[in-house]
This record gives sequence, C-alpha cells and structure tokens, in this order.
Amino acid sequence: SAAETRKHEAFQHQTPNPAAKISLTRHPPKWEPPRSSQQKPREGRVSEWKSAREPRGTASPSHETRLLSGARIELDASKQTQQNWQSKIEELSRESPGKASKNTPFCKPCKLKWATCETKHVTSGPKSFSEAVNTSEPLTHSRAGCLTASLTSDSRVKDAGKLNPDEKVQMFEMAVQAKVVVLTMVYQDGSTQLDPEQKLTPPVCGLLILMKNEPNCSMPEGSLGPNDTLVYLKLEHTPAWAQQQVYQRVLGGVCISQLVVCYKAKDLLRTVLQFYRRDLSWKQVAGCHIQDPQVSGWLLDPTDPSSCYQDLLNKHCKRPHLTPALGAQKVSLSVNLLIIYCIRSCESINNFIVSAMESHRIHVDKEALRRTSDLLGTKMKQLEQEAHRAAGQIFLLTSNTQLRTVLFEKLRLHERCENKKLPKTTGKQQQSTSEAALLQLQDLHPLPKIILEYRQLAVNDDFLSLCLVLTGKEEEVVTVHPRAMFIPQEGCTFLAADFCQVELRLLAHLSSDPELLRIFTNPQADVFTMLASQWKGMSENEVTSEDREHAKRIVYSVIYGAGRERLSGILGVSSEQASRFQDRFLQTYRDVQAFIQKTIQQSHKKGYVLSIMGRRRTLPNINSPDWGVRMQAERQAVNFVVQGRKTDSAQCICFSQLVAQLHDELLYEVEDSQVQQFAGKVHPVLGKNSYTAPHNFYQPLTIKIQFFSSKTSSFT
DNA sequence: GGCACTCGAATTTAA
DNA sequence: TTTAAATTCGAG
Repeated sequence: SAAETRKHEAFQHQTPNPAAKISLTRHPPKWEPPRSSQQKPREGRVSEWKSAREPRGTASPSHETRLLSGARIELDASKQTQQNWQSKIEELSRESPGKASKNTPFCKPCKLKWATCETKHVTSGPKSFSEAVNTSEPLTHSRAGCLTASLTSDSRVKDAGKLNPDEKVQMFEMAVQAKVVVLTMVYQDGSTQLDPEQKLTPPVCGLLILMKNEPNCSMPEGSLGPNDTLVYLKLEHTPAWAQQQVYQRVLGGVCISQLVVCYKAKDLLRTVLQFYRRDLSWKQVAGCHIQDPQVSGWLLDPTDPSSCYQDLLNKHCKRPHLTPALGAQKVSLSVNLLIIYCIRSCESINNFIVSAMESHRIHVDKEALRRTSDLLGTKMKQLEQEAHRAAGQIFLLTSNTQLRTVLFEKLRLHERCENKKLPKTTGKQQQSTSEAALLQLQDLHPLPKIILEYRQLAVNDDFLSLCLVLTGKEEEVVTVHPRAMFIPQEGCTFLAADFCQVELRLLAHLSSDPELLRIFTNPQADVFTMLASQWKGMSENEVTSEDREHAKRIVYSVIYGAGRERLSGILGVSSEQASRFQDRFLQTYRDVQAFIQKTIQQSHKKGYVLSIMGRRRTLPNINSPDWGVRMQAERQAVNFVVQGRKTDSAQCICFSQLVAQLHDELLYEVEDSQVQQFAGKVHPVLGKNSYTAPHNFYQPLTIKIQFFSSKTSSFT
C-alpha cells in the first residue's frame, strides 16, 4: 500500500538538521507547480531516474542508483506495481477472453502498454491517480459485476446501483439515521479489508456498508436486525448523489454523535481522499470519527498487535464463529465488527491525520535534484575509488559483510588496537563496522575515514548543507541544500517544527531533577554540552565533541536501561570506565534515578504504565518469575513513559496540513497568510515574538525555531 | 540453469 | 537498551 500511495509522486522525507528546529521555506516564485487539473502535467519529471532501476546484487552499481535512494525506491516500486498489475490483469483477461481483450491496460498518453511504456507520464501530474483508476475501469465493471451478483444473491445485500429512486431515498435516510455504520472496502478480486493482507492490494471496487439501528451485540451471529440494512456501493469516479451522501456521512463528520466503524480505516480514508481528490479535501476528512478495531487491538496490546482481522477476532471475540458462504460471510464479518465495537475499551486515535499525510503530494525541483544528484554521484564515485585503492581490492562499500572482510580479515586492523575495545555486533558477536568502530580505527588506516565520509553521503541525510571537495582537475567546494529541492504549493510555505531533545526534557520534567532542569533554563545553550560540563565537572569551553557524544549516549542508555557492558560497547571504552560514567551520571542527577525506580515500582503494582496523554501500555511480564523477562518489562516501562509520548505530541498539534512526521519533527504545509498565526499555535513563543518560555511547563514542549529561505539558501 | 521475486536474518542508524 | 526503519544477502 505504501507503494500505491507513492507511485505517482517522487516524494522524499528529509531528516532534520539538529540545528534547524523550525524552518520556513518560502515558495520560490520561479516555480509554478500545476495546480488545476486543466493544466498539463509536467512531463518526464521522473524519467531520468530510469537508470536507477538495477537488479540487486550488482557488483558495481551505478552511482545514480546509490543516490537519493528514497526516490529511487519509490519509482522502482511504481514500476513494479504497474508490471504486477499488468500481469494480474492479463491473468484475469485469460479467464474471460471475450471482454478482456479490450481491457489490456494502455498508457493513455502514449498508447503503449504499461509494461512497454517507458515514459513516466503515467506516474506524474495531478490527474495520475484517476487515470490509473480509469485505465482499469472496464475490468472493474466485469469483475465487480460478478462480485455484486454474488453479494446480492444474498437477499440481505442491496446493490445501491440497482435501487429505484424511492429506494434510494429510503437508503439515504437510513444512512443518516443509522446509529452505527460499519463498512469495509471490497476489492476487485472479491476480497475485503477483512481478508488477510495481500502482497499487492488490488484496486478497490466498492464498499460494503452495514447500517445498524440496534447497536447491541445480542443478535444471533450473521443475522440482521429488522431495521438494519446492508448495502453494496460501487466506487465510481463521478460522485453520484448517493455516494456524496454516504461519504459525507462517513467522512464529513456530519453526525459526530453517530459511530462509524471500519477495520483499517486509514486505508479507506486514503483511498477516498485519492479517489475524490477533486471533491474532497483533507479538511473535510479531519472531523470524522471512525472507530478502527485494528487500532483498538493495538492499543489493547501493543506488544502483540493482531496481524489480521481473523487474529483480532480469535483474540478478542469469545464467540465461536461460523464460516458460511461468501455473501453470508460478509454479513457475518460486518457483524463481527460490531462485536468488536461492543468490547472496545479504547478511543481510536486519529487515523485521518495519517491518511491525509499519506495522500499528500509534494513537488520536487527536478533540476535541482538532478544537479545535486550528479554532484553527490561524482563525490561518491571518487570515494569509492579511493576506498578500493586503500583496500587494495574492489568491494561493495554499502555491504557491511564485505567491509568486515576487508577491515578485519584482510587488513586485520583489530590486531593493531589492543588498548581499545572495538564494538561487536549484537547478534553474532562479530567485529562491527558501525560508526563507533570506524571512529576507533580511523587513525590506523585511511579506509575507515573514507567509509565514514561515504556513509555520510549515502546513508545519513541529516544535513542541510554540506561542503564537498571534489578532487578532480580543480578543487571545488559546493554546498548542498536538500530541503531547498522541495517545493510547497503555490501560496504556501513549509513549516518544520522540531522538538529539541524531547526525551531529555521529558526526563527532566518527570523527575523534577533540579540539576537537569537547570540545563534547560538557558534556551540558547547546547544541552548536551552543558550536560557534559555539569557531570564531568569542567567548564563548557573544555567540553570536547567526544565528551558531548558521551553525554548524549549516556542519556539514552540511562533512559533505556542499558547495562555497563552495552554502554562500554557504544562508547568504545572499557566496561569499568562505562560503569563509572553511569554511576557518576546517576549520582549527579539523583532524582532521575528516583524517577526510574518509582516508575518500575508502580508498574509492578499496577501491571501497566501511562504516558502523559493517558495512553496505557500493559506489561504482562512485569511480574514474571524469569529475571531476564522481568527486567525487559521494567526497561519497557521506563522507556514507554519517556518515549511513548512523542507520538502523542504529534497527534496533538494538527491545525494545518501535516505533510510528514519524522521522529520528533513535524512538517506542515501552511498557507502564507497563516504562517505567523500557525507558527504561534505550534510554538506559543513565536506567536508572542518572545523567547520567554511558558512558565507552566518545565519546557518539555519547547521548540526551537529557524527560518530557512530557499531564495537565499540561508538561515535566519 | 538462469532469472526475477519474496522472505527472513543480520546489521546499522536515528531518536 | 527500545522502537522503527532501511539495507544487504542468502535461501527458497
């Protein structure tokens, strides 16, 4: 489904620069992304990425392949999806040759089969989704027709398409008056959202809707109450009045007091948002109240969320359930959804935020992307050659297995650093090629440094600017701005809000440790530097980057409950030293230790822990007789209290189009006229144009701000 | 036997 | 040391 979501747009997440906390990217005037559907879609936007499609395992992949792997993967997936659908459709065509010969999917603009059409216009432009849908529409007719026949052979299922006007009116009234609406998407192959997930989700052809007026669970399984109605509604591109009503009913939040239940509601919302892109905006979806049994199941037991609907039933539904014929089975399944509703105990979180986010499209500055791509490609090629030279052999730089062989079997670097402890891999206890390991080795041989630099380009994308020294004929220093390559909608601005060191702030807030709190009184300072100076007892100027890194690692280790062995592996020091660091930290911040102990104690007593938003995590193993199992549960308890609320915070702030969420950073697209107002909502400090922190918090929600202008490529 | 695809294990990184 | 995601690579 992710591939489906992204198949029409080159869309890429960027990780934040730790220094840039809120940045605003103004819409560059020279770019005019096509907004109206009348405009011609931009052509060939992604075609030059074709070369990036390469089979895995190629010994010496082209550098385009290595670049910006996010985009490559998405396009790759898009092509795969098309080809697979193509073969699937052809398969279906063989089943009914008469009709299907006309249905071979053609790429409309160039009249070629999808599989042979190399031009990517199918995958670009605002109309792409509907085009894709329309292309397979004849198929929808034939298959859905047969499906409808099998559904409507059950007299209880009404086909909305075959109702006479009076019945339609009746149905509409039912939809409005129903106390509960339960629904599921029906796919072209006759499966529904309740069936186990398939490798490739087939196109949606309609909805099966149960309008229930007796929302009790005492009905015999599979039977409808006298006032209940079951309707099959075909998904059509032009919203008919009935559909409009239903979707309004379902999505518009018209009757908020009434309940809509849908298993995997996010997929439904996303499908509807994409299908009715022109008629519906995310804002209309924002108010809907959908209960999602999948989410409820996860909330009830986050450790072991049921993988499919059947799992969920087996786990939470005590009744034995029958397996009747197809039509009846659908009824039974829908009714079972109601059973789940009856035993529900948690309020569903806002699926719509995620579905709106997943349906959103971001335009990319194709030229800038290509330039950057070439630039990074050149640099990486150089590094690759350097690495091969340093190693004395050709190997794949991205393969840790191959790198391990070169570093430790060929060069035997580990034998030359007996005084240092090199990290081992968690599983097999092999020599690690992680960053920590390479840092230890970098003075012994040129190769580790080259790999580190290479990984910075290939793996780490958490930079906003980077200087490249191209050692070609001339040396050249270039600055790259990955964020400048993404274009907001016209009249809009990207606004990125990044919580600064949320975990540490939350730890300070929860433990009320005076020393830790003191660190946050100075909003300008770097917390980890201050932390290092505080617990190592040196002045801030004396703190080296190594000290700072140690401080950072220790914070996380303490939060997650690492032992000294693990910590020594992370820091690259002896376990005695690691143990001393840890003791020192806990002595400096005594209330932190007290908080951790209190949390563990309470989890033992109650069997669960709560996040600040009141979300509960049950810990079945917290009183296990097995020491290892119990300790793991204790670590999970502390971890959930501190970490489990980042997600909660993300759910709290949503007044505008949330475009992406990455860990503790939220990216919004905001209308220019509302930027200031919105920034004020995200960050009260910005709204007041003052840096005074709100005094009712220990700053756990402080967000630093930075404006980034893509015009001048600079920060303010 | 070659080739494409899928899956799971192992490794690495981020927060 | 937790959770989540991305990637390689061998096996089917």
